[in-house]
Amino acid sequence: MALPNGPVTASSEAEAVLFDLVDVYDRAYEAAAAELSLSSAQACVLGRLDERRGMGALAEELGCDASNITQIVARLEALGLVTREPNPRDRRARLVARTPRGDEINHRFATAFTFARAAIGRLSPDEQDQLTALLRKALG
Amino acid sequence: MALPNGPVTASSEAEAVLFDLVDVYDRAYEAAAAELSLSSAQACVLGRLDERRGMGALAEELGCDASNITQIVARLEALGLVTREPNPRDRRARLVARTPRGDEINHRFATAFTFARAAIGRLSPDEQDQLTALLRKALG
DNA sequence: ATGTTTACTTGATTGAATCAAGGATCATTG
DNA sequence: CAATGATCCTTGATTCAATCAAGTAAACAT
Repeated sequence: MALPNGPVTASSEAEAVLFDLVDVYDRAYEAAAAELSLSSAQACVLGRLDERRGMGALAEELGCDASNITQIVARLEALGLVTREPNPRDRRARLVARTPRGDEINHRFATAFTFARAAIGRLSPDEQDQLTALLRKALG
Repeated sequence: MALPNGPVTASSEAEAVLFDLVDVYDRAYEAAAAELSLSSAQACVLGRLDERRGMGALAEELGCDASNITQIVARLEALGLVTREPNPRDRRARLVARTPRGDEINHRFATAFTFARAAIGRLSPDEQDQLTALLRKALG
């Protein structure tokens, strides 16, 4: 379990609740991944493969080094959740795709990670809209 | 930079914004720590030492193994940001405290991590209260 | 054809995290 | 008070994430 990112000293109640939210969210994500014997990083990559794509595209989207993706995908491949096919259009590149088992595990992960759905679900539709608007504004 | 914890496929707009918020938050936290050549974990531990406390208390609060804290505190100590004094009341235990330099770095970190403050600051006081109430309800 | 960029891999290193095991001290209790 | 057990922390081993530097191979450009 990763250490929480805050709370440092919150200068307002809103900030404190925000700290809390992020902490609970991150822990829930990691716990859901752990249920399927995945790390957060593995669950993350697996979740981005609804369509097959190249290593570079993954690295860019996830904001990390390509060699990091190589590593994570290699582990997913070893677990039989992903394949690395050669790209017929460019033999330097490789296309990563989920296997059927990868699809299943990914689906089970999405089911296991209930936190966000549950949190939103505690709000009425009106409140959900309010929250969306407030967070958008807060994000700038 | 840690990989983002989501977005998996969001089933509502509110969920998607939530994903975004957590992602941006986490990245901002790590970036602020990196400005001071700290890892997230180091910044986190350093931030919890407004009062000196034992290793075990830190581990429990942060929800991790004691040996993880040993490691992180050892690095903070090597950086001169923290001391491990013997506890006069219990010679098994050690009290961790920030050094003056640790105080300064921690303060600079709190200053560098502007994200939460800034986000909240984009909202009017009324909106801040609404957000607090909504997030509390969502957290259950 | 040559040189450059692109896509990815490899190897090395650092740090976080967890687990198993151990030493030292405290606390209990027979 | 001595033996037992619990508590606090450390050590060692292992796994994974992340980054960097360097390398290979293929595409591209002139």
